[in-house]
Amino acid sequence: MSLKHSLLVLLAEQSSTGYELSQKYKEAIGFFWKASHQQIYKQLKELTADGWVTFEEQSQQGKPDKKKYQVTDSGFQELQRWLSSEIKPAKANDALLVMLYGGKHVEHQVLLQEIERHKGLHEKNLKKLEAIQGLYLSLSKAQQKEYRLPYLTLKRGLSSEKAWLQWAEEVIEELSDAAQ
Amino acid sequence: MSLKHSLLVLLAEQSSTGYELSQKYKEAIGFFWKASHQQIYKQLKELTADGWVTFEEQSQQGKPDKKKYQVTDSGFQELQRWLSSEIKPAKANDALLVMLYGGKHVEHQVLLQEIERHKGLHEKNLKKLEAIQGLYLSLSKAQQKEYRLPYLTLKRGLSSEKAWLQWAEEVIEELSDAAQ
DNA sequence: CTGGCCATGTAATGCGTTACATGATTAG
DNA sequence: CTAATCATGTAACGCATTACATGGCCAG
Repeated sequence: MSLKHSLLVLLAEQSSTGYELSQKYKEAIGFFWKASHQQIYKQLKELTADGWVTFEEQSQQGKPDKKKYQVTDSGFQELQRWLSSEIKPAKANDALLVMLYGGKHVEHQVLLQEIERHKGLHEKNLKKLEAIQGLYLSLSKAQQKEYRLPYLTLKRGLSSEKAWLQWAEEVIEELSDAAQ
Repeated sequence: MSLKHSLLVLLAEQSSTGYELSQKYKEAIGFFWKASHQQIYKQLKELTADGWVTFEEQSQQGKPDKKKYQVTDSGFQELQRWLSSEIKPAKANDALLVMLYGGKHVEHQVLLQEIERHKGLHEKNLKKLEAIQGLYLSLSKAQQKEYRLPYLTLKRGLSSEKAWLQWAEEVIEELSDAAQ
């Protein structure tokens, strides 16, 4: 399991509330790890029970209390243990490819449409990542050095989105040509 | 859910037993969809209850009976419906990138080792896919045309493994240079 | 006055993994 | 003798998704 560990990674970077964490799962690390707010709140509870994080409540008027979570010493140890362990390769369950694989049972037009739709989504993702890259490149050398590792993950995102789009071009050409 | 639909796709191609299907999840479509035999047997039961597949039992001496599954008319309709529906983009939960993102809490050497290990796995995958590509390219034009769509999914595998390896090269260089 | 953001959750259901179980045959 | 392949499953647990619930504040 690594949802817990991804939470530890984010909390080690900066103490946060559940809500703030769920934002990060959409932005900073969204392209390589997804988690809903429901999952996050549940796991934060378990992490607390494990003794790997603690929280301070900050009461707010009107709104419910904020809980600011932070990593404990034993949580930090656990994080280091995990970082030094063997990581399982990501499991890819890609329904779009299942569709293409079995695509002969529908018209090419149907496949094309769906691929075009996904292409739109991937283009949007790529733009987002490029924007983050722009921010990174505008930092000072010292700051760039600090964020070197997160930047490497960003590069993975850029590379994978670009490769996807290139492949999609090929597919679209192939399916359009070979009109059935 | 698409495990059921990926089963329908495979069964529409060819009637098979649960065991044969689990082999295909390791070979033919293994890089974009994974499923354990336990899951497969469970889903086959449900697919039968749904009326989307049926099976014929073939008794064998010594071994337990084989159940050869095939898609029913209503299963075929369901497949076509699914193929024409909106497919959710794949969800990426990639623990290796989480590790890299939070990698400053361990030594570079530890990160490098794990990335090298994954590089080995990806190289192996790439070779497998290239072997399948070799087979495809040795087919007659007519046969190539028949397997055009599965071939497009294979190309996705090739493209994505190559992009991964290229990225890994960059990462390894970066982490080796910036020795801490 | 509508929708989005802030902020936190519970409950039910569905999907996936791990462990366990059985038993024959074949290759090294 | 050991491990792999063929062949099928059950049970327990863990992880993820969907639906539901609450409620204030702010911008258009």
